[in-house]
Amino acid sequence: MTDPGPGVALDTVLGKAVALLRAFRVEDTVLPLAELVRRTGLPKGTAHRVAGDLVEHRLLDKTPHGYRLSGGLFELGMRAATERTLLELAMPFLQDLYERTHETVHLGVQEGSEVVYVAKIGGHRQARSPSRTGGRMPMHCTAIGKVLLAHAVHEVRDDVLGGELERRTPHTVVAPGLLRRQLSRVLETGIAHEREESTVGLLCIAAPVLDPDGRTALAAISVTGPVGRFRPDAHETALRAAATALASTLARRRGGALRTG
Amino acid sequence: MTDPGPGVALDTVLGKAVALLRAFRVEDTVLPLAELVRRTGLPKGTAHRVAGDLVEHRLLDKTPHGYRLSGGLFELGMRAATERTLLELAMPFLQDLYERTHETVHLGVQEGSEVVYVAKIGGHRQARSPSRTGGRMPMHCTAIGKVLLAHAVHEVRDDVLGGELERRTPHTVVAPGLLRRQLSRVLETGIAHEREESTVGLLCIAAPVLDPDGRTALAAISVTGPVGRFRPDAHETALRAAATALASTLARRRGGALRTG
DNA sequence: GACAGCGTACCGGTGAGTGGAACGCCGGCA
DNA sequence: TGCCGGCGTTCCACTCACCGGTACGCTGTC
Repeated sequence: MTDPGPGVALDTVLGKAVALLRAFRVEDTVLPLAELVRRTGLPKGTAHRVAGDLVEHRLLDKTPHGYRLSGGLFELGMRAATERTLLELAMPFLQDLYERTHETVHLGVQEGSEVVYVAKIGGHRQARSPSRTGGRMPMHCTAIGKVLLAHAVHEVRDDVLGGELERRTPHTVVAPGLLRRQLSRVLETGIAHEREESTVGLLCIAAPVLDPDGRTALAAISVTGPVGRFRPDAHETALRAAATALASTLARRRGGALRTG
Repeated sequence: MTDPGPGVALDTVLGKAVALLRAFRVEDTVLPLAELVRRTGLPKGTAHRVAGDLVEHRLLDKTPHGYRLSGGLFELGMRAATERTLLELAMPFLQDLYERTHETVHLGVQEGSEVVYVAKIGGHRQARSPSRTGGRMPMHCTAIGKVLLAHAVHEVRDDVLGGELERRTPHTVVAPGLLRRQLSRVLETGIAHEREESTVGLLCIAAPVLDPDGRTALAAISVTGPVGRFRPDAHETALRAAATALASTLARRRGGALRTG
């Protein structure tokens, strides 16, 4: 069901088109036709034609070296109501937080059993982190993920805790019991920690942006920095302030739908 | 040619799908099926089915009140190489600029004969501006637009200057001659001004992010603030610094393609 | 100079997609 | 209460858009 598998129904035109678009990973810039064929499994001729159609519709750009996701797609993506509303309302708070900490600040939401980063802001001295705006990360090894997981519905929590907890670094928590205990503490303290669990050399703390009901988390905010200079405790207050302030702003502007429910 | 018209070839499945997605304007959050039918001109049954397919492919969300652009589209859009690379490399400079000015900061690129905003960052006190990340604005009445227009190829410049210069406010420059003179000054000074030309009550200055060749502008950065407290001259230095610093960063990391050329 | 990998183009068969029509549901209005 | 317009949904037989195997020309590389 939730398993997207490698290919999503290639028997329909739309499926092929989406497969071509999704063939692009976050780190890709330009993919030649042959690579698209390899990744999607589409027949060469078909891929060629559909890609051409996508170019006409401004979803792909054609370059001498292959295809590239087009700016039209960027525009379209920025119209996604949930993410854009969240982003616009959150930006001032993220700015404040960045100014106070001068460390990388993230805003993330839960999507399925993973985290999607809606915003990432940082300066020149930012720690080298693998996260990207619009990118995904597992929940069990990131501070934002733990916060969201702690507040998630039982179904998702059990799903993640029951599934494989991928070891990303020597410090990744892969024991379900330990992780469950950490999640309990997150609910008590309102703060989640990550200590080199997704990337060696990186520390992170996160706080939830709670729904007015106080149980479900609409999003989470985090501050990340490198081992050595980064003192998590020093930023807790600012982080909490940002998260709760954003929460009450969201509660006020409850006009736009921020969740499917 | 560059006129997309209202509908883009509804005779193909892909065309219909794209039409449905593009039916969403920046300010829309949820659109009922009937509204989609109205905007696209598709037969009701068809719209229903295609929208359903789009939901399956995670490009649309279905809510009790209608359809909404899905988070999957946000993720996809953020993979658009040009915009994302630019955004990631620019963010630290935009942060610096914001910290120094505490006014709204924009990053924009030229797309056709319009401006597309790739980033917009601001704090709580930000001026109420109509711009949105991922949104479009005309070139003739915005500071970023004027900068890009001044450096654009003759074709585009003549196209814009020859076309209708929409009057957005009483201050909008709608005389081609005057505008052309302003553009010349932009080339001389390296700074473009906007004085309530797109929105009453708003001032803005912008500077180009130049290609190493020094002629074409890859993007533009601007600082915006409200009439009254906003002193354009006070921010010129910081703005120039940000723009040139970003330019040399881009020149260095010339790996990824930032233009079709 | 043979070859492998790529992008491109062609084209007849066919089944996925089409869209008109009809249904049931609601909420507004008289 | 009963009518009516607008909406979302479902159905189905026709047909034309799409499919993908095949073939071509181009480029680098052994």
